[in-house]
Amino acid sequence: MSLRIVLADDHQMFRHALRALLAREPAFKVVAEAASGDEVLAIAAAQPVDLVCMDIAMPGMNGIDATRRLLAAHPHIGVIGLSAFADRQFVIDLLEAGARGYITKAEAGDELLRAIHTVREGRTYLCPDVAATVASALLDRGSLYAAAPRLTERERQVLQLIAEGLTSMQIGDRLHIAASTVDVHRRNLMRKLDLHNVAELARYAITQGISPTRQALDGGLPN
Amino acid sequence: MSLRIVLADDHQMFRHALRALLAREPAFKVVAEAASGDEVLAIAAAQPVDLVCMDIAMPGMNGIDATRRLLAAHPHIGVIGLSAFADRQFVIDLLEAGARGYITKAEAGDELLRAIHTVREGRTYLCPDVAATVASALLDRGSLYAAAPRLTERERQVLQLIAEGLTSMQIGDRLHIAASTVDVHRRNLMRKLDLHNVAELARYAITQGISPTRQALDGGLPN
DNA sequence: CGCGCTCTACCGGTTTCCCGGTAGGCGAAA
DNA sequence: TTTCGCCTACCGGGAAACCGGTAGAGCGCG
Repeated sequence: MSLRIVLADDHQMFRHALRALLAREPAFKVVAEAASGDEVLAIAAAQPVDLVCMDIAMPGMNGIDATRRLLAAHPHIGVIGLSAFADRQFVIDLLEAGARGYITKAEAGDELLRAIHTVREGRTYLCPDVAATVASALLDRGSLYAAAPRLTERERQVLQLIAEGLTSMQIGDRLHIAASTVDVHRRNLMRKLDLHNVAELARYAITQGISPTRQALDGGLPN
Repeated sequence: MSLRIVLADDHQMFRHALRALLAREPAFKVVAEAASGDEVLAIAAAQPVDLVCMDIAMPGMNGIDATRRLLAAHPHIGVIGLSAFADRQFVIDLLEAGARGYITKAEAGDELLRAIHTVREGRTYLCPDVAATVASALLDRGSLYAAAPRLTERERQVLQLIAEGLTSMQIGDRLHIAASTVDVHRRNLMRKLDLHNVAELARYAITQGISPTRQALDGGLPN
């Protein structure tokens, strides 16, 4: 029985290329592709899935929130995080969300195949960069500067949408909450992160890898 | 005779995946991979190359400068730009540099195969998004070259400081000009770039490399 | 059961942004 | 020399951000 895999990344070309890469392993079958976290959830609700290769930075619902929700509904699914960077906080957040693998895109393609095999066997796979990050996080535990401020799921969602240039009202519409509530989240974000305007929040979101660097095409987004 | 292709992208995984994708076409042979513009030039100097799939955003020498230098030394090589964005400035710069194709990563993998076939035949291939961008540039000012929203030195300075989270007044103090003048620069930036708030400006500045955010991987630095 | 945290929501006030103008100085190019 | 682009500077108004509160509902935990 082949492993039913879902590829989640906002770049269709990357998905297609990954699909070609995974096709080398007859035991792997890519059954669906998703361009956002919402699509991942919809796919998992509609068909059986064994494993998801999940990009962290996606427009709409990001990979961390998607992982948390996905595993809440389907605990048996294996999740492998895929990101351009190995930022400590988001590695930790993703692992806490229940992912069992994390690879950076700087790694070789074979690394992904190895990770899938490992996760399929029920074990956890981290690429070297990420392993170093996790190790240093463990060593730092209890140190003075230890914890970078942890963000709640809601705060991360709001942060991402702020970084995409949406106003509080637009974010409220998107998340189905009042603009005033978005305002509170934004203020809490700024307090936690010691940042004081949306430009700094946008920078933070991008450098932390929670926001895709730039999704918008020249003509503008349909949102 | 198969087409000798070089893949240039800073993500090894993407290169490997693309390689798998291109392997479907027996007429294509990926003869080398590069992680930066410098590597592309070194490869082209060492072995015969017919076509380069060139990512725009690469550390060190970017894809646009690499294209310009590559074609100066090897005018016969076909270059296809590959980018996550369809920003007008990117497209125009790359085409001016001599590239004969441009695709965004949001496109399907087949799009890349089509582009390679087209460029191989000596023609130019632009994916729909990019074609629309070029068309709008033509419609806007009647001239491709005139349409480029080139930023002035002052505008670049202001953009960078906006992206760093400074207010107009703070920027004015820093540059020794009135806040109202900074305001004008900000509005001109937004008009030129078709962006409408500081968050989007920050994103743009970061992706353009104007704002220094490209921190190295988190190798365990006590942040 | 309180306790703490999160998410929700609103109030009021100040600052900054955002968008539309106008306009003068200045240097380079036509 | 006239025109053009750039930098400078201001006015006015509406929108959004920013900062300080208060407060109820839900939930997990000791």
